[in-house]
Amino acid sequence: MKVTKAQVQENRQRIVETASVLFRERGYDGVGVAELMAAAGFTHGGFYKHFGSKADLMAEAAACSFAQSAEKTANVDIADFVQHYLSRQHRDAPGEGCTMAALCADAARQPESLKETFAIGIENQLATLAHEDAALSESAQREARASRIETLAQVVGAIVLSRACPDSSPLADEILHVCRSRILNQLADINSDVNSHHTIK
Amino acid sequence: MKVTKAQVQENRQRIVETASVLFRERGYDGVGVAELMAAAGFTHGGFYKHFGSKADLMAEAAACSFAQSAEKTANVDIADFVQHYLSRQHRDAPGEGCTMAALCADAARQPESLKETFAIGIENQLATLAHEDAALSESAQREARASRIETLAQVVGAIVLSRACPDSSPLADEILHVCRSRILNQLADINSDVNSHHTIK
DNA sequence: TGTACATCAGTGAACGCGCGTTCACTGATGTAC
DNA sequence: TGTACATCAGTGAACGCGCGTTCACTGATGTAC
Repeated sequence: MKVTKAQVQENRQRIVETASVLFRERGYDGVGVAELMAAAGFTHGGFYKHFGSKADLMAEAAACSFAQSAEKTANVDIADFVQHYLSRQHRDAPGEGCTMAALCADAARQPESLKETFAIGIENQLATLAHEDAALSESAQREARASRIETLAQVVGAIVLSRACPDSSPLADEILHVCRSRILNQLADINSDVNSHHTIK
Repeated sequence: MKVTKAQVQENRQRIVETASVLFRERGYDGVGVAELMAAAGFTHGGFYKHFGSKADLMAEAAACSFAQSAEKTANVDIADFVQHYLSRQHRDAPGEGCTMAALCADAARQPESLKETFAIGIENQLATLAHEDAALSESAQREARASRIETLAQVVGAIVLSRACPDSSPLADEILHVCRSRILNQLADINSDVNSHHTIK
């Protein structure tokens, strides 16, 4: 049953992508190697021809979904990012959504090596959202970075809290809506501040 | 080996409290019934004399730690709350810390009944932080509630992101510090706005 | 109050089950001639 | 280019292990008289 070199790489990639979705949906402990391989269209025995261990795949899957997010977010206005991030759609589809929102709590209990992958992913996401401020002064860039960190914490927290509520509970929607409108207002304020060179507080 | 009625209640309470700590530290899947009972000073067989299932204990442990948080937060100024919430101390001691930050992502993958417990816990936390605005107008109370939801999302997101980073990574501390100082600034702004009855924008 | 007995919290062995991982085997691919 | 053989991705049975849960048993507590 050997297979083309190209096919091998393709199969491997499919396993990683399948895993990145299932892990986000059900957590690292929530998906077994056998189920994962079946979802990718294989039997479980072949797993160790591609990966040294489940932990290795976890790291690869995380890096994969971080890269996908960065790709999707590139050149997207931060307001549009927030708008989509705090949507019902994103809340209800963690498998295709943000890795941070879905797996940070899981990552916190994993070895430092996986956390390193998450730190790189978070930095990457911050950098991706920074596409607008290439021309700013150094202090303005520091401020812009701080603002992005804050916004990221806000949206991640909002989704995480909303997902912990029952699917149709009013609170789940309230958290999403309240945070979305307030963050968008703040971003608008910042923009007008920048544009008017801080003439008004 | 029978035991006093009072002793039974005390033992049961010890199991719940032990579980609430261990679950926050390692997640619902990260602690087994046997280990949990051993940590509380018992053998695992007695577990089902107290609880119908592990899932039942999960709900009780969550309710217990939500209640503890509410107790600790009662009559605490929201700025002091944020100050402590976003400390290294809290980040590095999830077992004694916020249930939302430690277990919301786990709760999101659990049955609706557990999520209901979380929704109640979140509402409870919001209500506890609301001790200052009893005298406000209805619209001001709505605004105050929105502000608290936003702040809660922010601090939860910040801790969750920080914990996903390697323990000694600069990013872990940066997220904490940036979010802390920015949230405290915003709270100060809100206070001065309220005190001056919105004379300045 | 004292005695005989039922209750039931806690014990520890055992249950089936699914987990991550290993392994002998397969057969098409890739390579050496 | 054609043939013989080594490689190795994928298969599926099997491994030990820890999980949640069950159960027969124990003996001090609580109760009935």
